[in-house]
Amino acid sequence: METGFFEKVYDIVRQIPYGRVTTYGIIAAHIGSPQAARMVGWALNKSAGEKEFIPAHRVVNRKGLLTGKHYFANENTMKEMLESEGIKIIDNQIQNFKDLLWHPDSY
DNA sequence: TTAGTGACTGTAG
DNA sequence: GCTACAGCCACTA
Repeated sequence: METGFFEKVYDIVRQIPYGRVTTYGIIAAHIGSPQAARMVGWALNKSAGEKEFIPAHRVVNRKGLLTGKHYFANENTMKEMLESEGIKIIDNQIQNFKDLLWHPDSY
C-alpha cells in the first residue's frame, strides 16, 4: 500500500544537506498540507525503523526546538548528531536557526 | 466502522 | 510576547 505521504516526507528529509535543518511545517507545505505537520513528525517516528537512514534529527519544529529528541534512542542522541554537523544547540533550541534553515525549493 | 492519538502550525484574543 | 482552538492525514485498537 502506497500511502504517498510517507514517501514524500522521506524523500524531502533525505534531501536536507549536511549541517542544515528544516521544519515539519515546511515539509508538510511541500507535500500539500501545511497543517498536517503532525503527520510529518509521526512519519519520521516510523522512519526510525526504515531500511534507509533518514536524518530525522535535522527536522525540528518552527521554533527550532528539538521536540522529537525524546523519540531517539537517547535524548542526547539528536543533540549530539546535530552538534556533530556543526550546529550549536542550547536548551534544546538550535542557535542561529533562521540561518541554518533549509528550504526544499529544488523539490 | 468508529474513535482516539500524534516529533505541528496558523490564527485569534 | 503568551495562551487557546481548530485542522490536517494516517495509523492502531
